[in-house]
Amino acid sequence: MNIGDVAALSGLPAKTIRYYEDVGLVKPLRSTNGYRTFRESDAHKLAFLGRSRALGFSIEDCRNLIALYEDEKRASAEVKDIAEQHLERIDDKIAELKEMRATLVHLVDACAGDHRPDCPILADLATKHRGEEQLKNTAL
Amino acid sequence: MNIGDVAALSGLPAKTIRYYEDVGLVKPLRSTNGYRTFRESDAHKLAFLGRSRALGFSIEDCRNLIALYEDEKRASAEVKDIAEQHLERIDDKIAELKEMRATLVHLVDACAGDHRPDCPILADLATKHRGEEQLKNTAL
DNA sequence: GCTTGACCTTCCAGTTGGTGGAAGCCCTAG
DNA sequence: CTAGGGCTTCCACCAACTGGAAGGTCAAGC
Repeated sequence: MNIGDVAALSGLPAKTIRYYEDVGLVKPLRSTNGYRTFRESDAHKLAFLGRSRALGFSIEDCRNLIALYEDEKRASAEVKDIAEQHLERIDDKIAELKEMRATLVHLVDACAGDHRPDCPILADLATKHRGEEQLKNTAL
Repeated sequence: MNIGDVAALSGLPAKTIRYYEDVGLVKPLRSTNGYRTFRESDAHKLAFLGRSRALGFSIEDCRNLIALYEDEKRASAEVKDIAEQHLERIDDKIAELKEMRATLVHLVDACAGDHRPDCPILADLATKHRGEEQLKNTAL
């Protein structure tokens, strides 16, 4: 299979697949004309990568997940560990975004949004909130 | 004021402040020894930037927000517009993360996390989910 | 008067995960 | 034999910094 074929199969852009080879996630063969040649196992791995990335795993996580996937003697605890750490990062990110959201909703609601210059949003941004602490204490 | 002083005042690292100068967000003066000299208004602007960035506004948004802030004849509608667009981006991001989270929680729950190699997480990642559509259809 | 250390300067490189584009082979169909 | 599409490499760029090296400046202490 050429790169276009695996791209179609995996749903990943050819550029991305080349990038994955660059960072060592796939190691396709080369045919005599210099073209990459992908085996079934490579196509499979790329699908795995696509799915893992869609779930937000980092490239490093993907590297580890693939290593575990290929290790018959893995302990599922190792996989679960990676997933749980990722879950924690996601939860942190969601919490952070919700904090921002709460503040923004509050400000947007307070702003008339008309032709006049008076704006509670700008007023808030211009206000000293000591350190960055105020954000951490914002109610969700 | 030297850069260290505004850094302490604004809570921003000196490196970040230099970067903000690079991208034209602040324009401190220079004293004869080459040191940046920040006026009160610069310190104020940096605090504004710190707060805006903490709320997740992009550098480009910040540029526009500061321009509006300094424009006495602004319409608050313009500010509100920027904030609402940002809010929308945040909502999209939260929705995306929640989708990932739901899938991950499901998978983590299903995984024994012991010494055995059997792992529903890997099994899922290795499964073909046609296109990338499956994720968009995942229940929140 | 000299050294030490804190502060300041610039510039270059790296981060994450790709994406865009240019220049140039390769291959097949008409 | 030429046109097209697919493939190759390499280089640059995105956001928003961050780290580090090499070196200038300044105030205090001995």
